[in-house]
Amino acid sequence: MENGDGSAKEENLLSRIALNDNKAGMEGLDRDKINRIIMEASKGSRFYENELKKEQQVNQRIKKMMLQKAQITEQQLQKAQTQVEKMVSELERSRDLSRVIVHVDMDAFYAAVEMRDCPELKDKPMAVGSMSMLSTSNYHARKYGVRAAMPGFIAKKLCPGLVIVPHNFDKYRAVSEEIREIFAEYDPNFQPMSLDEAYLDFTDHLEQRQSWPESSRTHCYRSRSNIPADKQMEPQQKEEGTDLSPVLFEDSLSSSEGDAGGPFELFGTSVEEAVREMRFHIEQKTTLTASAGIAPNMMLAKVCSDKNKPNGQYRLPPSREAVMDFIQKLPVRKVCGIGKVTEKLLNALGITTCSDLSKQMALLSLLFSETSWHHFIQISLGLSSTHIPRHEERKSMSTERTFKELSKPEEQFSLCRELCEDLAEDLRKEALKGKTVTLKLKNVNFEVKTRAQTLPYAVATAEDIFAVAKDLLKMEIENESAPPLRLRLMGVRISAFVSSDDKTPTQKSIISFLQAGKTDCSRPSQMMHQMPEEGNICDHSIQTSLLVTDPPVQNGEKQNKVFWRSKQRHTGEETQQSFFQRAHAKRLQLQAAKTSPQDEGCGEDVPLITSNNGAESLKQANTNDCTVQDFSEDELTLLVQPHASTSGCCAPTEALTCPVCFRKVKTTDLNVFNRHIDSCLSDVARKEDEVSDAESDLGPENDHLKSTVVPKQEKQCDVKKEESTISGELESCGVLPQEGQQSLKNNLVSVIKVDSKPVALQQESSHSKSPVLTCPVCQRTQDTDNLAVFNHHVDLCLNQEVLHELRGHTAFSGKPSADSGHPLPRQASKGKSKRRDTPSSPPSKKAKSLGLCNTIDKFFR
DNA sequence: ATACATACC
DNA sequence: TACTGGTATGTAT
Repeated sequence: MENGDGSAKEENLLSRIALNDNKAGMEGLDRDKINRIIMEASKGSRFYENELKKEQQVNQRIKKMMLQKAQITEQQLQKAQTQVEKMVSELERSRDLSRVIVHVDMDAFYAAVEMRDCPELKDKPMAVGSMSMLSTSNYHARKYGVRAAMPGFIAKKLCPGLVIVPHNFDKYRAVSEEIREIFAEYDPNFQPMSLDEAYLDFTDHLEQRQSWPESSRTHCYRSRSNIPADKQMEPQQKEEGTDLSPVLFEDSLSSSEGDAGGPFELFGTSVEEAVREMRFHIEQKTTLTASAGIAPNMMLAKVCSDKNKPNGQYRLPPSREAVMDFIQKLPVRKVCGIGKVTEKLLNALGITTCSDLSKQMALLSLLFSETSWHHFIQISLGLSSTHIPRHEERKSMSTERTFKELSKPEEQFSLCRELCEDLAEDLRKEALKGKTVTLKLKNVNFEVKTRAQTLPYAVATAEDIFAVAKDLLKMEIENESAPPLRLRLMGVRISAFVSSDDKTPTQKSIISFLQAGKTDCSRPSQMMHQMPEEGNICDHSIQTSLLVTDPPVQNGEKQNKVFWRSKQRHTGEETQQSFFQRAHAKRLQLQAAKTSPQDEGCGEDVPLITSNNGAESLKQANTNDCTVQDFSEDELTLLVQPHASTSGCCAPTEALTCPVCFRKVKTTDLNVFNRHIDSCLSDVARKEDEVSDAESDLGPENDHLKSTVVPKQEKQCDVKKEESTISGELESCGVLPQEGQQSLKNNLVSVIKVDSKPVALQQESSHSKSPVLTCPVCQRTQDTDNLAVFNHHVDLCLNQEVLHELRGHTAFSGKPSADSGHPLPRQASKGKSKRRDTPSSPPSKKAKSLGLCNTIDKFFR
């Protein structure tokens, strides 16, 4: 592919806009003419401008690379060369040619399906997609330069007669199912890469095939039994020489020998025959053709499948010689994973083919990252995976939408909510929950931004996702340097899924926290061991996560259930855990040896209090065995437990472990449990003070309580020996007397302490199914009843305050990542570093309403 | 952990 | 008029 070096300059500037003709069916086109039309249609558009910008960035990268190259000494190169050679010989030793890997790829899949079902299209240039974007085109259209990933309106300019057919994904999925059934016959572990493409390992099939009788390898034409009714309605035959028919290519399979000698065809036992047979099945079943590549590994198979496309196959013999020969002239761009940017980088070094690649490996090893040049070296040797990896667990899920300009915050939030709902629905289908929520925005200039936040627990509901996403969005709206934020796309992604074996939430409720010995609910194996019996419990009912740690010195009121977490890094759960492990290491170990009840599913949340006092005490308390920064700066967040309705959906057999006495309390009633802990703490305090009061404040419930305590093997005296330590630690860790602890029963109360001063109280009836919480910083109500989510909202608000102050008072001398003058990154990183810096800045005093609050407020109730 | 870029279909 | 959507991964900070 000699890229017309005459127009090298033009080409250089337009490599990402100009026609990409490295696909099948695009040979011998009038590239110049096509590019002229594409340019004409693109020039001046925002899209084009952005592409130019990106192009410049790539050019910058190239410049940098060339500079680097210029500084490489002969010595360095020599050294690298020996390293490379060493690696080459190692890799060479590991070469495995024993597997037979096949890559199958349907020809112009969507287009072919549409043509099959609408014969009028067969002779026309057509494409599937819309005026905005095409997914694929038929071979007819490709002659005009019309190809996948080209917008329809440009395609129309290239080919005014182009027929654009909208997507019909259901149909494609159905066909995909059909071909996958066939794939499975040759390799039950085949790996689909998309609806129309798959890798298969033919090795086992071939072994068996050798002993198959001819009868098993003889197949009948047009056994259309599996073809759905709508397809049968249309008894099209294999074409009569429609030379341009993209669906039906004249080939051996379709030749009409069937009529004469009987409608049968015998396939041999070789790989080629087996693959030909598979393609035959595909065509018989779907009336669509596929191409295939046969090679000793995946990368080669993929390249091979492209070689004789459409409706062809190519086999690369499993010999080192054949492979190396094949590789030499192969343009690097053909290799999966090398796209237009990498190609351009390599081209700049004079590398276009894989043989160039091997020649320059030493240099490449000095200019590229390790992963990159390792990839390159593999390519240059024609090596890649010889076994097809099992389909891995998905790592993320997202939904995004492009629209006309959207500039009104209300509409942006509204859309954001919609996306979250859609995403939540998708998550539900796969029963997934993730910890990281990412918002993606593309403005009308096609500049893309992503903003992510990772929670200490996994979320799945639209509300919870939205609670995060909307804050991220708000941040972007408010930080937009040239308001309003004018969007053309928004997307929401969720990732960091909890381990698939463990579909329970990672947001450990207090219940799971209290389950003895449990350390990580995202580790399934551990869980399995620890919870051998038991099904899961409730989903929504346990109203709270709480840890009851009423200070011993407290006045009779023992109702306040206080929990703390470190705000920093938002790893509250683990921090809580590790703290208690430190505090009671010995006992925890003992506990851990014992089996605990199963995890508990849900855990609504709890309002929070932040307290600098707590943070400081904690620092003091832990200077020995934990670094200050573990809990640093940030105020601790204290969760106040409302004695809210604990609608009991939990099995009554549950037992919870008291964090004070570490005995199991046979109850799931959190009120009961709280009282137990209260009394434990009171006990401790009393003993500590050596004031042996009578059991004064144990009400009738406590009798009940006592009877539910599961006796432990540990000697009571052992427990007591450590009690003073325990209470001391608890106290110094922010489990302190609280103000405003009066009868919180049946109320949701959140107290925010900023600078040791309670700032805001919010009361809501806990009877309402989804309590509305009001952020004490921004004073806005939050539409989540998940208090952990709420906590994060508050965190964000606090951060933002700081941000605003920084913006207002100082000229924010942030080190905006010294980015080399790219408009977008600079802007983006500014916001980012501000945000990042925030956690270590002292939280500001008082919430003030921000410019957009009213608008947004209105929108959010 | 976050942001952005690249790649593939 | 109009330049996608979904997922994974690499690179850089």
